[in-house]
Amino acid sequence: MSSYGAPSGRPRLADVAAAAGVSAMTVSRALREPHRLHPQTLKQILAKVDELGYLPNGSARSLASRRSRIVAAVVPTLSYSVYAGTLQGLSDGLRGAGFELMLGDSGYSVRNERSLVEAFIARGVDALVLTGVEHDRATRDLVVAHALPIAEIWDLGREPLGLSIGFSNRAAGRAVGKMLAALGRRHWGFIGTQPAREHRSHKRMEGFRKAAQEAGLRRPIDAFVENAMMIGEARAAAERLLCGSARIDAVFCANDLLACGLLQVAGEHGRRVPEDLAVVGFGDFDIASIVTPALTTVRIPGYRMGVVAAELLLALVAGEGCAASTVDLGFELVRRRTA
Amino acid sequence: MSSYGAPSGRPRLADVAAAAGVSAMTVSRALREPHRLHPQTLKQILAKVDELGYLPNGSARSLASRRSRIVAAVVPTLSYSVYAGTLQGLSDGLRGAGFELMLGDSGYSVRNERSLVEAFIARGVDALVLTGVEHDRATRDLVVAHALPIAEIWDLGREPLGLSIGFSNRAAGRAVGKMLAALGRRHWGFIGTQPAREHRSHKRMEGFRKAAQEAGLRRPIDAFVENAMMIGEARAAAERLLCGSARIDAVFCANDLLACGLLQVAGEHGRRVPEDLAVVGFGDFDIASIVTPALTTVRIPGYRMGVVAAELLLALVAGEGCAASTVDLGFELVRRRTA
DNA sequence: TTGTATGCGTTATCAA
DNA sequence: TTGATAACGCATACAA
Repeated sequence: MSSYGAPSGRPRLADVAAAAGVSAMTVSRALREPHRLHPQTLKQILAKVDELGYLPNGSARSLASRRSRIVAAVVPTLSYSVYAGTLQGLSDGLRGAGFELMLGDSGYSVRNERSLVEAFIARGVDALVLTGVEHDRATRDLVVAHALPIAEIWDLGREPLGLSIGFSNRAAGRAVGKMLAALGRRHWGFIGTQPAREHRSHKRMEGFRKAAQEAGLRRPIDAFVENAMMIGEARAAAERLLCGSARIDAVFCANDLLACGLLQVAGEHGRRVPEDLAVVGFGDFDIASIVTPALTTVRIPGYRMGVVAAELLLALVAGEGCAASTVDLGFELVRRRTA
Repeated sequence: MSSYGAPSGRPRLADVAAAAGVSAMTVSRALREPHRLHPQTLKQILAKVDELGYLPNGSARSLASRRSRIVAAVVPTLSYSVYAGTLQGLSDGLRGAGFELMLGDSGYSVRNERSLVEAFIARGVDALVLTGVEHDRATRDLVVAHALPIAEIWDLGREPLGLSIGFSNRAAGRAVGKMLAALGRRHWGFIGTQPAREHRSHKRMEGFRKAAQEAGLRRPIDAFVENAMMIGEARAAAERLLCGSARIDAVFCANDLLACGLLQVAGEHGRRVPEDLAVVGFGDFDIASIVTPALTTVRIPGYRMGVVAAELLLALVAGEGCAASTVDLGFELVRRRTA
């Protein structure tokens, strides 16, 4: 049939080539390896590129080169600010390298994560970022089978799929415990997400429990919430905890919002913070420094994790760097007024 | 040369076809229009797909079909929670439709926005979401030239590029002013981002000014910040405002974080809120209901904007729906304790 | 309901 | 330094 004319409407490599009086291949090089062209040729070509408003077709590029220049990331949720810093880090780390960011949220479900990973692999993404170290078996298999450069962030695990860039949630929980023990607190409580739902929250709890044990204290009393970002649930959990055991003198909350809920409820119950009750949050959200009294919490390297993941993955994709390595970015206890 | 064997390593349509004893085209159909196949054939093919772990090559699909099934979005920033709800809305709206989300942040710069749009068009995205209605001339041209389905969100403008899905920032500012006027406040202040940097904050200010004028009041006194999400800057601006004019009895802040900074500073200055000073924020962040006194603010449809944008764009891409329409999702004054 | 021929727009490879 | 040719893996259009 061969009805001549650009079927897609927009100019192709061949159009630029014709306009510049060179072959398509030369235009292709002008865009990717300009230094290898004769300056004069290059100049003419770029002029035509500009004139025609030519934009290379990413699909054709990916198909021919088998590289998409896309990095995909899966985070548990896009709502709230929890992973916002990390996303910004990824975006910043990718910027300038000519890579695009493809994004999906798993809703804290490994099954959703798996289907996202599947979709991303089908899209031919060059690298993948996953949150946490707990994945579906199928997810692991997919990543391995496709030899996909991958970074797991926001936690550290025993058997990384590739790069591991984060901090130890368990160590963080333990550090909080140690601090409370040093402060002489002896009756601890914990507010966090249902263990089954959120592995990282759970690990903070485990670390906290371990610290209790090490300090010779009884196991902290738990209060769980469904959604750790709903202030209403936070308050309800706080009520349960405070009503359930009047002796509690210290509570570790798996995030700062939970801690703020507790702060409110404690006030309503006439419990002074930190005198009667020490409160420690997690995440160092904006609210932490704003509430009264200012919240003692754990600061984590959200932005850094994104940047480092992007940089290391880019190196991997470029053939530099090593496929497996663990980067512990640590965490930081931020002492304010509540503990 | 034609060295036989899958050059990419992974199974292709042809491999599945061979395994199932049908043509490649039939396998292709099995994946996209299963209902058009003989159930028996379909079943065999899907079995082989599963067995081989076949995943279609997205680049090849896009190249052949000229559709990428990717929607791209540009937001001003990924940090903080401001656009988090919107991103979640987009993600939710796209989920299930088999579309992926590609994301970029402009850093509040129209130039960055333009280069992102360029990159997205080169990637062949099927639709585009932009934040706000102020864009580079080149951005508008690109979108128009490529007839790209587009939605502008988080504001409403006079000449939409396509879909317009948001609320009137000006009307919101005005509504706040009207409320304060009704409360008998007569000396107003405003804290927000430098006008040149953030159009939407600026429009809220304009609406607020207009309300002052309509109420026969003097123009509100301004205090600007560079970064509206830094509590330090918020406090500094609040200091300036409060020290500069002792008569101020009401302040509208372009976001809730700014309002929280003001709350702190007001307290330190011994100004009672709301008795001496009414404070109104914007955005209804988590902090709004947590601070003391709880913040009166403006709630905006962040999540809804994302969902609706996704849905309408998907309809457009599918050939349904109309390319241009404005959806005013409105805003809501949330009266708490500070005004 | 299934298959055949062809093209999507680019890059890898090799040659000049 | 530049060009010719052949994939890349799939879907469109049409035929059977």
